Amino acid sequence: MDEIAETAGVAKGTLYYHFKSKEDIFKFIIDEGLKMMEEEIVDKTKHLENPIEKLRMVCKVQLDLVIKYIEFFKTILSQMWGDEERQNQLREILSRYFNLIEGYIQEAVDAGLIDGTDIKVKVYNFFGVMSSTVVYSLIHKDKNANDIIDETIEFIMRGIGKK
Amino acid sequence: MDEIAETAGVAKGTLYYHFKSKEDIFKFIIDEGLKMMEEEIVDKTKHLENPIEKLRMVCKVQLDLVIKYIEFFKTILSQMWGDEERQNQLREILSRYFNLIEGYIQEAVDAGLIDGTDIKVKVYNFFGVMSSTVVYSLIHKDKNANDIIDETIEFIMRGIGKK
Amino acid sequence: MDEIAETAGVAKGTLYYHFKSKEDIFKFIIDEGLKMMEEEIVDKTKHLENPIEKLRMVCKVQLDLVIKYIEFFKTILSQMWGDEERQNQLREILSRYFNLIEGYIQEAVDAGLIDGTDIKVKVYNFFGVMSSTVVYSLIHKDKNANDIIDETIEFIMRGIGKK
Amino acid sequence: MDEIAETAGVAKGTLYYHFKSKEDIFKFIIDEGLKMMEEEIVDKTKHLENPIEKLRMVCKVQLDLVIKYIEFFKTILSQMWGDEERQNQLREILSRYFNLIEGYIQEAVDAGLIDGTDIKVKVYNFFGVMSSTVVYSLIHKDKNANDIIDETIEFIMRGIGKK
DNA sequence: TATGAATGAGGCTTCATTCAT
DNA sequence: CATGAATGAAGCCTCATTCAT
Repeated sequence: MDEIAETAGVAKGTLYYHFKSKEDIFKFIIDEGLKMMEEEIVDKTKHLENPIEKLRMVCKVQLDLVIKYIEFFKTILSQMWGDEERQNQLREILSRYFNLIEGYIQEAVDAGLIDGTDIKVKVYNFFGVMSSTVVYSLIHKDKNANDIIDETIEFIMRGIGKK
Repeated sequence: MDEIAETAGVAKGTLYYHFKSKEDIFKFIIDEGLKMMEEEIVDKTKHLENPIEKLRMVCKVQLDLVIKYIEFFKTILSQMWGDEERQNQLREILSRYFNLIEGYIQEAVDAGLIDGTDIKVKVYNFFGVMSSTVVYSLIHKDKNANDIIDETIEFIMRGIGKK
Repeated sequence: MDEIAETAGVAKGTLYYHFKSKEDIFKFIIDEGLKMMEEEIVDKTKHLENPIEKLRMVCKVQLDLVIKYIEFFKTILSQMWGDEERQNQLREILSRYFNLIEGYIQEAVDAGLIDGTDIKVKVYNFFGVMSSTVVYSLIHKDKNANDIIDETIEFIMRGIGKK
Repeated sequence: MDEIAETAGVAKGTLYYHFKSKEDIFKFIIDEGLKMMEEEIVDKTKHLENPIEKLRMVCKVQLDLVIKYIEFFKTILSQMWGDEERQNQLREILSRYFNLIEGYIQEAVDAGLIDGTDIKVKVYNFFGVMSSTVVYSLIHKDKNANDIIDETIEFIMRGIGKK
């Protein structure tokens, strides 16, 4: 809280005036962050017709966001795995995001463009591959993570089962 | 440390007789755990000839291990993302594992069975998909994570670029 | 820290709000204490002209301070001898004090009133004799340490080499 | 105790076979150390007749010992000032040493060679000056403490009040 | 609305001592 | 006589939270 207060340029007590607790701040940030990401994805794909092109754009936008807001993703990825209240809430918020992605995949399935088995599993796999770019940039701090975006998009598109 | 000591059934001081610090315990567990996993992977694939079959077996064994030792993986996945010494060390240990996987992919590439571009990226993608099963079982606590293993293996095999 | 907090009548955490660490508290006290002592010495001697009289007054004031703040001196004397950071810092602070004393001796030397060899050594010897009053009062807890001040002053004045 | 055991080349438990406690070891070392020093002083002065020469030799031997066994003296000097049992015992042992020194001074007083007032105080002052060489060598780690022995001897002899 | 001093539970570590072998 | 694993009290420090102003 000291650090947050200093970064925000307010006194620590002020934080407790606006938020109930540290958890509350956490939830607010995750919520807003994910909302923005979803809007960006929707916005950048709505002009496209072809479901495959849409899916590819989803990957592209999402991976660009990961690279751009990598600290945000590190936070999410470090907090996803536990069983505390905050962590359960985080996964609930993420579920909303998973539904968004599922919609794009479903669209392509309905158009007969990709294989329709286990769509839900594909969503998780998609999320996993996307996260792997964070691992990459953490281990290869000297390299530019942008360089692996295209290859990662292809991995996802192939994996998802484009016919 | 209180918790570890109680679980281990010894006094807190005893832990410090055997380990230098909490970090030391952490490193020991990660190190040993990963070593066992690597051995299992090597052991279960050595009787196979076909690189693709080998790769598929790597996926199978690895995913079975993830489901079996899911708490271990949650720990790894929660500790991978920070910049503390312990977390840097964890990533270093993981790099050893990544090299193992890379070897299997390289073998298949050398045999002309999969596309050879950006092998290293594929390793990270592989790791990401594998991790996604942990997310799945965290969100769908009622479902059996074994059910998604086969589909996840196929996602990886397709993603990796089998010709 | 428990003891300090209780003596100060605040919670332990409060100490850490005002000081960075226990060492920090230690340094603050030594620093302030020595500063006050130096001011007292300067103040009580500034009206004197004769360098010998000044030196004798320095001895007098200093020894009175030792008796008055004997717990403070016990702390200094117990912490002077080691090689930990805190102890090195203490000696650095003490060096400032040694310079002050050296100035008074130098003045007397310049006036041709005392022998000028090895002034720096004399400063340490001065400090040593001064400290010996603490030893005395520790061993003779029944006696009044004030009784030995005059004789100790003479020991120092003779030792310093008054002509 | 770990450190002592390792330095001694025995197991920690072994120390407790030979000594009752850490305090016990401390007392043993101080006791033996001081005994040896006293023997050395007696031994090196017994061939001298002149009490002043004897006293000067006492200073010389003592200061040489201080430089030679400076770690031993640092220990004594760091432990002299408190009120724990161990520290009270240390001062009792030191008193024996003070009596030895007092004897030499008394001898010179009886011979009419030095002023006879407050002999006991002079013993403490002597001890203080002697200790100051430890301070010197702690602050001037680059310099050779032997260089200040002669000047320090003279300080003591003058201070003691040689006629 | 905002502040920042104060709090105290909880966390990691050290270390003299014990005891079964 | 010797060992070394085990102990637990005590020590320093962090940090989310509270509250009087």
